[in-house]
Amino acid sequence: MNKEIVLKNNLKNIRQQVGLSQEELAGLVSTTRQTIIAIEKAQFNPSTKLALLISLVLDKKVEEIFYVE
Amino acid sequence: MNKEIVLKNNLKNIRQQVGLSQEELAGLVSTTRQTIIAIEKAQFNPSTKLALLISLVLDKKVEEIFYVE
DNA sequence: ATTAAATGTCAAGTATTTTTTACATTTTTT
DNA sequence: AAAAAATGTAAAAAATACTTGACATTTAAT
Repeated sequence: MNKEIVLKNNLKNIRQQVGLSQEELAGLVSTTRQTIIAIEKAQFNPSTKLALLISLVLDKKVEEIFYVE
Repeated sequence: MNKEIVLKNNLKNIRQQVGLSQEELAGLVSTTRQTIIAIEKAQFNPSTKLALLISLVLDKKVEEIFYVE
């Protein structure tokens, strides 16, 4: 896939605004804390399913959390 | 990840409404026709980056194309 | 009816995400 | 200050996305 375009996100900010810990969020979307950390930290490109679940839990549009640059 | 929740999509319909072939869409998002076919056919869980690019090209929200059930 | 374009299938290999485990550091609570 | 909770780092294995190539079938165009 296009290597020049990088996926970024505002997950850390939004998660904290909502008042969830990484572990709580991980639990709510049935993934691990590691995966949440990887998304927040690294320029990591999670699956669409995971992005959708996160957006549902945080009550945001996918585009409000994830964007390409 | 949660195996009970499956990612589905309306890509085939939306792509045809917009009037793009699989190959054209693939080119526009810098992927291969195989990947487009896999998304349309199989219950395939593409990356968030790819989902976002597709949604940009088709001028739809990610949620209009992809959803979980 | 023939040709061309679009779609579908298969398989193998590569790249990346996700899980699991374990420990270190920082921040918050008491 | 001590304990508890939250966050960070690392690394290996497992699972899955993505690529490449080649061919079959269906649909649209001439």
